Amino acid sequence: MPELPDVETFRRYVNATALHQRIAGVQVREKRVLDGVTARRLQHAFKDRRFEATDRRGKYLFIHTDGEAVLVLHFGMTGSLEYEKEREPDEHDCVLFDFEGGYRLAYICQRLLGKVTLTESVERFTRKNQLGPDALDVSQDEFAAILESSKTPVKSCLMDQKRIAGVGNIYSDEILFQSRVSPRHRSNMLEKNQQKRLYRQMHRVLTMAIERQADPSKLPSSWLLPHREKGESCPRCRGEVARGKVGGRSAYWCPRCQGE
DNA sequence: CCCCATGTTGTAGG
DNA sequence: TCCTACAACATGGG
Repeated sequence: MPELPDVETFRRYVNATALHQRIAGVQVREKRVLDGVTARRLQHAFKDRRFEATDRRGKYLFIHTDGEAVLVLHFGMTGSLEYEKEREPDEHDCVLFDFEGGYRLAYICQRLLGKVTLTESVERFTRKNQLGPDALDVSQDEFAAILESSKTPVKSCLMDQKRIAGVGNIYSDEILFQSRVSPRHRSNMLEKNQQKRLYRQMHRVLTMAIERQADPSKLPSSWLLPHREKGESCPRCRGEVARGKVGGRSAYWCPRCQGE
């Protein structure tokens, strides 16, 4: 799930549900998702506080409170959030925020590849982790400069969180498909018009996915993602979808539309 | 047993 | 310094 559109959907979900209520308690049921913070410190930071506002940078969700600490959530490959009254803890619930009144926000992470931590500010966190500009925030000129600064395959460049924050394996395939650029094309060898298409499509794909709450079943069938399987037929030319390794990750693309 | 999976980090080598 | 490949983390599905 969790690339930029998913995390943005979680952010809006938190805004719509979990703000402005006193936190009666914090339960850490799985310590392995804590990153450089103890369960005790989390409890101390959030008990009797209220979540007041949210922020997102790339795949990271930040939740501000009426206190000093900012909660940082990363979702790994299988993380999610659920807000529910009298929620019975599920086996994959890792951290629970209990609000007065009986509602509960659960941070769920099956594979434990996500991270929960604290920071004093979004600025400080993004600097420390060298996060690049958010994919929905970057300017066209900045984006072009990023592409030109790297000899790596363009797919790897799009997915490099230090260069551009928010795009992962799934959505990079869609952006490349919509732009008709091969995932293996060297980032610094793109023509100006290819750079432009990538910029435009990155924005379009991510915002359309957000509008659909990042729900794969709601994505247009004209997109690659519903056909992202080896041997499926390309929704554009009916050619065969290829699968290959790019930068250590599986890439799916249409060689006829996008090139080898 | 094998392979695969929406992510990140660390190591080794060219 | 930059880039690539690979393993590790942990869990589950086919």
